[in-house]
Amino acid sequence: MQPFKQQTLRISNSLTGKKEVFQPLKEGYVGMYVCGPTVYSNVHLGNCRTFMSFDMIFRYFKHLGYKVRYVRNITDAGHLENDADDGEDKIAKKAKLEQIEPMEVVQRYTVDFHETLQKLNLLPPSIEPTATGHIIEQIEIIKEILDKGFAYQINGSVYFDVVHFNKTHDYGKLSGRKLEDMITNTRALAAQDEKRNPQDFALWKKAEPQHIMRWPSPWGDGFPGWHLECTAMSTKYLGETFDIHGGGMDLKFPHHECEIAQAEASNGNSPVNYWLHANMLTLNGKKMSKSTDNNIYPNEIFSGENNILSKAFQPSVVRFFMLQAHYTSILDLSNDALLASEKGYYRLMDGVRLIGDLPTGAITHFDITSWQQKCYDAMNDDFNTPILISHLFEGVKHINLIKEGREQITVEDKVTLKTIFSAFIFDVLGLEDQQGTDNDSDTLHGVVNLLIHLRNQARANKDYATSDQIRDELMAMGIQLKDGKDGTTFSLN
RNA sequence: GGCAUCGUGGCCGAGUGGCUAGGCACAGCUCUGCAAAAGCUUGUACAGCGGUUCGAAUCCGCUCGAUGCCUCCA
Repeated sequence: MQPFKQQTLRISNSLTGKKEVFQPLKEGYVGMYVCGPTVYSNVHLGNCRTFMSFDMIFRYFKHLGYKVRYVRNITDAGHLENDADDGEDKIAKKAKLEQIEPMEVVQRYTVDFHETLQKLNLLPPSIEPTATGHIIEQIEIIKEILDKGFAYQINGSVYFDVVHFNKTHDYGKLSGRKLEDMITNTRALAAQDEKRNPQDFALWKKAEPQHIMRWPSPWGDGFPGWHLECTAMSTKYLGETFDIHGGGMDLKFPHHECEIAQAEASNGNSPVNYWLHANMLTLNGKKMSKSTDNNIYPNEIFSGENNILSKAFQPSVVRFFMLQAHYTSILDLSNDALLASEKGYYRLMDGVRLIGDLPTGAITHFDITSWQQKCYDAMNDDFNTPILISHLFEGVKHINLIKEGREQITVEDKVTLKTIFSAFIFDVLGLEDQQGTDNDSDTLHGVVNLLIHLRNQARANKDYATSDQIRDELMAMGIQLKDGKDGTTFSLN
């Protein structure tokens, strides 16, 4: 099945600043690269939002029937803390602090990264390459850039010559900056004597004797510049030009700008057709960041062990909360917002669970085909998950009406409804029904159903003291009874 | 200082020239032994000021405020 032939997908391209119809280089195939994390500490929730946004995009492409090669790297080579010569790389710094090998740091936090993303139900990418595994490829690109005259070598380091590059190319086209402005407005930074211009960036840095992560190169022992690894790995696995490059908004400049420059300088091709940027997650109105203290770790949300939120929230609730905002908008995390999302999430999941037991009738009271297309239209409009979710709630409303016997649905439409719900909620949005998934849920269901039976007997005998006691005490345990036309059901909150 | 983004009803959050998502909260009603759940109904909100237009939350200008990038960051 190739639904993409029926759907016209439009996506926001940061390079042009416009929404454009998505045209892959090769029909039916999508190549997508997303800048992954630097693994020097636990992944924080802001990181997760970005990767979740692209996970949702990955999932939608797959749902549309595309064959997607999704590459997301792991940055495991340490990069400089700052531009000064005494700058330390983050991984080495952490290694020194914890008295372990840099690669132990990398391993530990790579595992944490994978575990956390798995809890949030992110699919693994097709390829997850590491920077240290592609040193040779990076060196080859530096050679090409040097050959083309867009870089210069000095004291065992190699720098990209931005000013020279800008004479024949457009440095700043992605971020909307002009080199002249940058030159005029450069802040005074210490110790940049090696570079011809402050705008130049490192392709290769000479390793000082105390620097642990180092590799041999034609220019001596050193390590690659930060921007280079993405160019090397995206080119290797997706080609010199590929469909989509994604990442957080904060990488737009300079990181992605430099990637464009490196690719154009080395092979002459503009590397990416569609640049996608996911916006920031803020906490208390400020950007979440590892380098400041303004952050919360996913596990602290799942466990409730934090002093920001009033209770613990399931990963799926967090995911749902994030998907209720558009990926290009700034989203602010707060306790109230999370509580509101949690309730909505449960309502949605209750609706999904009800579909199977819905009675069927002679007609369907709503136009399921046009409703389905509305769901697609939402996603086709730059992956508008908030709108999709609003349509899903429309669906839930109909489900509840059918359940109460106020509307009807035909047998065929019921099957369609279930298929659409399942496709969008579980496949595209990647939500999980995390209620009642315990191993003992069969036992639990039996017990609760017994209590429901006893309560209804008490009610029939007008023994309301007993019936209310059963109801209220179950409620206190997080089991909510729901009296409907055809008997009582329950849900676990 | 430069560049960029944003400011939507009690809260969160879509929309982006006329037909004004959705969730949560609140109120009324239906249902109920009472509730809860579910359904129905109600909210004319778009920072401020000026302009363009038959018509603007949506376009333009200014002001104010917030945030991001300009240095490692998703």
